[in-house]
Amino acid sequence: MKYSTKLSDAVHVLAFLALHPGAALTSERIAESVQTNPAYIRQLMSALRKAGLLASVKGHPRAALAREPGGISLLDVYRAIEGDKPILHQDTHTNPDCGVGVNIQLALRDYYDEVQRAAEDRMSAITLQDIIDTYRQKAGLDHDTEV
Amino acid sequence: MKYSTKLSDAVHVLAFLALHPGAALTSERIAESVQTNPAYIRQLMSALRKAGLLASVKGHPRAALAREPGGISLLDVYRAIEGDKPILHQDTHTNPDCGVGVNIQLALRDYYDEVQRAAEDRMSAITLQDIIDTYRQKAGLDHDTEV
DNA sequence: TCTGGATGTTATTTTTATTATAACAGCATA
DNA sequence: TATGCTGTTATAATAAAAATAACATCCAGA
Repeated sequence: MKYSTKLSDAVHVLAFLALHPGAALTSERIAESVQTNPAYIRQLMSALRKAGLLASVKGHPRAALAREPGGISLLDVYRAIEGDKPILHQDTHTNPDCGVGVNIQLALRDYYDEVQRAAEDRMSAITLQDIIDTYRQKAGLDHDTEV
Repeated sequence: MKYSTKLSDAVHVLAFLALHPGAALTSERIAESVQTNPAYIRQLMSALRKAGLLASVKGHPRAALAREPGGISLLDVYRAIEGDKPILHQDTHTNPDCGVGVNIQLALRDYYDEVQRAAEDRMSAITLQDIIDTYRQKAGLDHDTEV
């Protein structure tokens, strides 16, 4: 398959909204920045809305963050976009008649859960505000400069 | 795409070897347990060999761990199999003419690196021995029972 | 009140990473 | 030196994601 870049793109969308408060950003306009198509952007926004991270009005370019950027963690976005998709994947097609295969996969699950938890703990400590702050540094802007 | 199960399958192979010391395990025999084809198993073993985790003799079913199970971490296997493939993927196709898109992705890289490090730290603390021990528990076997 | 630009959603096609499979040269033991 | 298996490469099939298309719906403004 392709690698999923939905998390990155969703953060992109949220940051874009945060950086242009009040602007009438259409899905088309955002799609230009992400270099994709408007329908994909709307799909991402739909998931973000369902997770309570974004508010919008049907038919009008009025999407806005539903919370402060400091109150939206990377884990919130991950959950909104990827649900409970794990970062490591077990092989669920091993031979059921081979006890070794079955139980090795069972054992692996415990350890994969640990890795998942470690990754999620870190993600929960990173907020959209952090990302925006770093963005401003990278872009060479003062903290309060409007884009 | 499909989700990669190579890490799981590689651990499966290593555990299988550890659980059957001295047995003449052909790639065909291992493939039965993983329920896949022998060539795929040999590909995994090739990567493990190049990483110094497994020793084998060409033409003969004599593969064996190159280290004690306690000296092989999940991160070792991940590196052997997936190289430096990250667990989260950036969108590298954003619009280069849009400074926002470019710099958001730059900012994201820093944070994705943090998440990667958290996951890898955890993986480095999990050894094949741990997985085998848990396997034995799951299988309801005493610690020293031969499979 | 009706028109139009945009959204929200679903369905289909295209792309791409992964796994499956095939093929075969080369090795080392019997 | 014949044989069974490995190590490797190349190709096909599978599956997840992104791209795209299509359309009903909303509502602000003319």
